Amino acid sequence: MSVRHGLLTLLADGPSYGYQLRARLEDQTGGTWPLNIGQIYTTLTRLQRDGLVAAVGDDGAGHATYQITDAGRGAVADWFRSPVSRAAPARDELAIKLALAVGSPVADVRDVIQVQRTATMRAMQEYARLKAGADPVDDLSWLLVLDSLVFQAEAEIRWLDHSEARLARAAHQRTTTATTADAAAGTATDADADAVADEPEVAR
Amino acid sequence: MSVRHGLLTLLADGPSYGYQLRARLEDQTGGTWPLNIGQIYTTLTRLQRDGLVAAVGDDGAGHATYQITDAGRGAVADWFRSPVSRAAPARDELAIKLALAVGSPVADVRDVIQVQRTATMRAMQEYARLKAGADPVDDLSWLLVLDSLVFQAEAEIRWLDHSEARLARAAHQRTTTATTADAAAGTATDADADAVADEPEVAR
DNA sequence: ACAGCCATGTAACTTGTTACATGATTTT
DNA sequence: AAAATCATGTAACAAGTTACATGGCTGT
Repeated sequence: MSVRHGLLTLLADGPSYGYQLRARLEDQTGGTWPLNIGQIYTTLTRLQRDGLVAAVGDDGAGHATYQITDAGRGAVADWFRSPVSRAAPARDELAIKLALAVGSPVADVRDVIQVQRTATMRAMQEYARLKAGADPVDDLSWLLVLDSLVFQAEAEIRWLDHSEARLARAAHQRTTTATTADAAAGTATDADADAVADEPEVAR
Repeated sequence: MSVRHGLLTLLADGPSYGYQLRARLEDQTGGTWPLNIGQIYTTLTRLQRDGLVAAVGDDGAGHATYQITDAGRGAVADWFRSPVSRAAPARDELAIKLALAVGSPVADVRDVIQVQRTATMRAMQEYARLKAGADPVDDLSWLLVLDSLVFQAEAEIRWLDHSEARLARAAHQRTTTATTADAAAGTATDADADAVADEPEVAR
């Protein structure tokens, strides 16, 4: 979806051709996602099929240029008008991994957390390095992308810490409730209170 | 990748069949991602082709059961031992959207931010509701997934706020540097200082 | 009898990745 | 002359979605 909408947005600026569109896209997102050129062409073909862009043929310099249609302009407007849906959240491999590690005898959850924390911290250092080398005026949009990565990485670290705490709590609960049967309800509410205290404020 | 590894992890627990694997996966991730059954079967076929699982035929009750192989067990161990790679970060549609909105004449960045903020806040309320209905012992792994969503949503809100600030700063810079030419270097460092103050601490 | 869940698959399609083929133009 | 970059594509594949076909078994 991202590439499709990205191409449309750029074409709303004026006619362009595949190779140039890729360059502009990569430029604005700072090359964080090495964007493969093959997909640009196939996406353009599909956009044409769907009536959102039209081929205007050669531009004289041998470039297969495309032009946005009215329907395409409408699609861009729709895209910007509606939020990115988190209704069906992206399958986050890390979340799945940790969730599965909890119930699995072959994985040590603590280790998984530790390995991930190290990797994410390293990534954050790399982000900081990239940020230092960017110009706050020229590279504005790519800095926004970088910021997004930084905030996501931070959230990941926070979540890893939080998960460790939650797991420790759960382990404690299992051992205590193993002796007293009806204590389950009581410790559960205690855990809830802890959980609330552990979390950042939801209201803003 | 997530489904593939998920199935392998569950099979490391013991032989199982498609429908049951899907149920267990959905159970552990809390149904946040409605997992389609078709893919389970095709993934199992591919895993078998790759020698990571082996079909053990009918289990008597008419279930096409699969068993993990030694190679499969190795793959699971490898997965848990190595971090989830953020080297090639997931194409984040929202980040791309905002980056493109900055340079586009057809989009109003402020509006895009506002629309997204509203949607994300609403999602957070839904997460809170789901969290309230979960049992901290029985639904441990699914609570971890939910936490992940909450932390991500929070990071998103933070990033949106931050982006608004950065955009305002950039707009101010464009207007001031329009008059004095060599002021660019000076305001750039000022902006950097602001940016640092605006961000959460990186060190822990 | 009918609805609904259990269970296994297949087909068509989209998005994305990697790799390759081909040729023109530009730089070293 | 060789290498790099510009430029347009195609092919094969992985992963995921939606929808459909098929049949057994259970509950009302």
